[in-house]
Amino acid sequence: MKSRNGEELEYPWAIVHVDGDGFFASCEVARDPSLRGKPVVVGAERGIATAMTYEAKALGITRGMPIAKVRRLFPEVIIFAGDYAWYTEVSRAMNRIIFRYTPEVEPYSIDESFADITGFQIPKKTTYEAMARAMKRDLQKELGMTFSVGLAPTKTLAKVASKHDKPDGCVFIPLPRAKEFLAVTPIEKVWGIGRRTSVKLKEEGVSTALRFIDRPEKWVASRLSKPYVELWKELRGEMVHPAHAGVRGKQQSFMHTRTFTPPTSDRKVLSRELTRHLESVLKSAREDGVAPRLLSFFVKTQTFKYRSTTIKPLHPTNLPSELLPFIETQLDPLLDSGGPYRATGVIIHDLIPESSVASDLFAPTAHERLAKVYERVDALNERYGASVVHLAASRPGQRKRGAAPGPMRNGKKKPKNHTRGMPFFQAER
DNA sequence: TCTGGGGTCCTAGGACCC
DNA sequence: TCTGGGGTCCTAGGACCC
Repeated sequence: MKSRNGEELEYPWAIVHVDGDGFFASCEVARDPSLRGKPVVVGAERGIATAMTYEAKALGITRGMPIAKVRRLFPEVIIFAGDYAWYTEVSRAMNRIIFRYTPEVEPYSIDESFADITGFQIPKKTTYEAMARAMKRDLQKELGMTFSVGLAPTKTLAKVASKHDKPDGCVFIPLPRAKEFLAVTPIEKVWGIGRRTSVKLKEEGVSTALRFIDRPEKWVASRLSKPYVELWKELRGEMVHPAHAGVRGKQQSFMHTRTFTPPTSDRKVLSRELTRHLESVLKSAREDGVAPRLLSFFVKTQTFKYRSTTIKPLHPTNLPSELLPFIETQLDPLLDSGGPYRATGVIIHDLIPESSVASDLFAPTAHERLAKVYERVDALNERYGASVVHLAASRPGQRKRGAAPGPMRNGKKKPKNHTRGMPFFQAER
């Protein structure tokens, strides 16, 4: 029972997944074509390799490898610090190209997008597979890098497709052929099945994606949570998650965190780090026009254990000086394990529009005055570069010129603490 | 894998209410 | 005071993603 053009049964929906190969490294090559064919690695700013060209991969460089090790073992490798503004530009260009084929473009991450081309083969007088091929060709020609493209009836299957022949692949999974592909897809390679769940599934004899979809729905539902049942359906070709175009909903949370070496138990260092994170995360909130109802922060021990706490201020606010006292008072209970600690972080969530905060019933004038102060601070920082002005509590105390900045320091001298009452701002330059 | 940074979504269980 | 049963809201934490 085949429909007239045959394609309806093969692709009840036609979802394309586009994935930039070694994206950050490829962006560097695209900007400087003389790098073509050479091993290029990005990640100098973090100290670990975050992206690499296939020439670098061929040498044996993997994601997460320390940059120092890369330098030592492979002196011929060209290493870059990530230029995320540039990568974002390339990413936008990528989506504009995809948008020529369908308005239903869903950017998933900086280097990946989904596109729903269902139905467009008719007005364009072509086939889905030809459209996917053309999309890939345009992307590569115009952006100067390769892409792995997958076409299938669901997002999850399209991910299987694009991964199947990386790099520079173009793989089609019409529904009748899904089982062939799933038979050779190890369960841990499936999008949404991580280390924990793949171990669990393997214990029950589910080692491939095919074995997974061959289990009854009830079997899955009784062992795993809702997202896995949805995954099961998507792998069977049933659309659960449409590729939705347009504006993604507002961000749900903002986080800022940093690891420092060596680990420390110095309360002053931890407090200063947290203050910086708080400022940075609230700056993002102000840029987005939101204020958090919840503030969490954590310290991470040497053994990667997290100690965290969540605070609910009386009223939501995105002004650092109003939240800083919470961190100061809640930090000590977190440190009872003694440390040392290798990282701290601040997360804000339950974000609400800033406009609904402005009418602060309790202290309208004080809050509004403070909000004005921060407006000026943000403007100054915008004009003169990142964080020229910030809370004094986040300054390294009495740092000597040339001394290791921030957390590297031992923090012998007391940083001045003027955080009680009104904030104390200080210019660094 | 001697392990970076920024996100999303879901669930279990307790508190509280009727 | 003891007894149920059911609903909602909130929070901590798990698992996963790029």
